[in-house]
Amino acid sequence: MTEVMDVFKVLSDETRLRIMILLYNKSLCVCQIQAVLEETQPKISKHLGKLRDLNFVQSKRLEQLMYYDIDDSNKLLIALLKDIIQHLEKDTTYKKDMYRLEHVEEYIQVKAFEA
Amino acid sequence: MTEVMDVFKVLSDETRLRIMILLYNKSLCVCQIQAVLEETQPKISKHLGKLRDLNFVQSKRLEQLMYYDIDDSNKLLIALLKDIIQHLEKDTTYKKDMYRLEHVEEYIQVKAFEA
DNA sequence: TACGTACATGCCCATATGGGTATATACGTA
DNA sequence: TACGTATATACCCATATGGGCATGTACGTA
Repeated sequence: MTEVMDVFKVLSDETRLRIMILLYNKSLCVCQIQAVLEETQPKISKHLGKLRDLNFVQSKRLEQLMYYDIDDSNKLLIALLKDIIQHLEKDTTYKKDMYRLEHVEEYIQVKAFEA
Repeated sequence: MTEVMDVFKVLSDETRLRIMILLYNKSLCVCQIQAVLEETQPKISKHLGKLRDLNFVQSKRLEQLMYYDIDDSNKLLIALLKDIIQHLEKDTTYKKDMYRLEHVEEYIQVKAFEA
């Protein structure tokens, strides 16, 4: 029962919910998540830390970038996210996030170009 | 998005989660819920109050007893509860609750008999 | 009307939670 | 080694949350 509650506690925070939805779509590094959600870096990192502690996500470093992805072994989590996303199809925040997510590859490239 | 988070916030508390699982099975009055969960009456009532405020449950009075049942119109809630219950099949707390729920009819009858 | 049972609510407190700012750490590059 | 970028963490604070205990309210019955 604790396991179920942990999943719900995690998804009951808007920032974490949005992060999990992003990672449900694709693996992302911290600065990409930060860019898509338009939130501060410590805020994103702290939530990712919680998600990692609970084994909802995994992280791997690629040079300077720390990439996160969903731990697919948590079947309940995956099932719930599927339900949620289906339910959010017309949600403004969700749609904006998805739009920025589509263009996130450009984000890192632009930063590299500007540098 | 707030709607989704509200559902998750509600289900992230063990007492509320257990109440919702009970009500997913059948309509119950407060003292029955109290008996099945083996919790204090104010604790149950306060959580039911929150659930009612969010329109996750409805209440109707039958003489002295206040019966609660799930608001079926919340499709997300129902979908999530289905996922959860499927996931909890082997959970100790869940199984005990279900056992007491099966015998809860006897509970009120016994009380009436004793009185 | 007085009393008992069922239920709701108010008050109080301990604890958890989330976010901000500052700082530390890791890694690549000059 | 010095510096810049990416990320993690520590510290602090405001607020939210959950539960206990006491009390209020609603309804039925004597």
